[in-house]
Amino acid sequence: MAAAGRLIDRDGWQKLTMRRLAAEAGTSPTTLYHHIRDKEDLLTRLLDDHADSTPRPDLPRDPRERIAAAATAIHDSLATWPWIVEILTADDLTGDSALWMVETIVAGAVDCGCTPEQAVHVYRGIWYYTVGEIVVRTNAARRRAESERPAHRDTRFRSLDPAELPHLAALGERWPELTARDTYASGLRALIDGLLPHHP
Amino acid sequence: MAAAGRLIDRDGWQKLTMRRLAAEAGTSPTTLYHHIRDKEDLLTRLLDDHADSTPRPDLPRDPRERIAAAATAIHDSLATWPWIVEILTADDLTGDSALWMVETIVAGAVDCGCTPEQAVHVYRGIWYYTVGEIVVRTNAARRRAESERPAHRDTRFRSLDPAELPHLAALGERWPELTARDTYASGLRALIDGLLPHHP
DNA sequence: ACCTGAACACCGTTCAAGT
DNA sequence: ACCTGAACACCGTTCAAGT
Repeated sequence: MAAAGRLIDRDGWQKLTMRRLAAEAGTSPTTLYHHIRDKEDLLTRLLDDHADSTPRPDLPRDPRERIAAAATAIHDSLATWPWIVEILTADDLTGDSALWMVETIVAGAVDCGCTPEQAVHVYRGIWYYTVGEIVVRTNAARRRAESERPAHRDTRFRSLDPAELPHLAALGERWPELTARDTYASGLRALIDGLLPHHP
Repeated sequence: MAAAGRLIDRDGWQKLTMRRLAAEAGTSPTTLYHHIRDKEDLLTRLLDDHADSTPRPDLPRDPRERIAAAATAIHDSLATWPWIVEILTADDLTGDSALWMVETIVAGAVDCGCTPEQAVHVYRGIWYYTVGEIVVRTNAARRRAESERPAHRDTRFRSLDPAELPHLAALGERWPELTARDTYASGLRALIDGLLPHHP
């Protein structure tokens, strides 16, 4: 597992192959299959290890704040190892080690007046939002890093038809700047506000 | 492109390789490279084709409803071809053909009293939520289909420590049922409510 | 038990050579 | 212009054979 972590940090997750991992660990590819079932098993274990290694944050007393803190902790943990996105799409997170986040959010929602059913709904909305933010932002970053040509997407907004897409055309060249901003936290706040029962 | 579509629909997106595609199209793999740059180029074009093929829905007059309708249309379009998730993680949507959705949401947000900056923020929140929902739900479905063993995740909730995870333990075996529900629409509504300026 | 070399059945992509 | 066979540099995984 340590060799796999080194390999990913050094060469990127795309370079993590059974053959390279064997070389990094100083053994033969076939030997690996005595310790793991297959490659997906390896990725799942890496994901769980990473989740276990991130400390649980101090949780505020207010339930709304507690929900936000739990979601943010998981989000930030995922964001530090962006290659996890590739595993997220192959295997769900919410391995045992991340269950505290689920518990915290569900509990906070119940404290805010949700039924258990509604609380699960709140958790799911937050989880969708979080996964989506990571997936989209990671891919945007990767594409920016890979392409020498200046993004193709960033330049496209300068040549839009104002008749058909008036607001986008008006935004024009401000688009890259606006979409580069980190809005996870404020979007999360809005989502929580919308999902929880409204203040009396 | 038609051959690629047939191949995916028949054998699944994992089976879409340059060699198989060439066989399906009755030509040689090398010939393909005269018509596309590389495999990512092929996937991008498939994505754009699919987005173009989905009709634009009738849009309600109320701006909030309009935002919800645009997001739902894109969401449903993605949901009909779940393999797109794999491309979404390799390449952003928001190809030209989907820009109408961006325009609709941004315009609706402005009509609700947002500044252009806030309107972009609204769009991004909705996009994150939508991508996340598709990614998570598609993978859950795939895993259910692949594994003969009964999901491992669904059974885990029956043996949780009530001392550490009281709410999850209490939910217990209702978890699979609750998470199987389609809550995209109501979560979207909550997100929009939270993101837009509040009613006076 | 633990490890391995050889092999199987594949990949995406390139490139010189053909029509 | 359009197409191709052969080849390159890889994959994940299996399996009989070794210690």
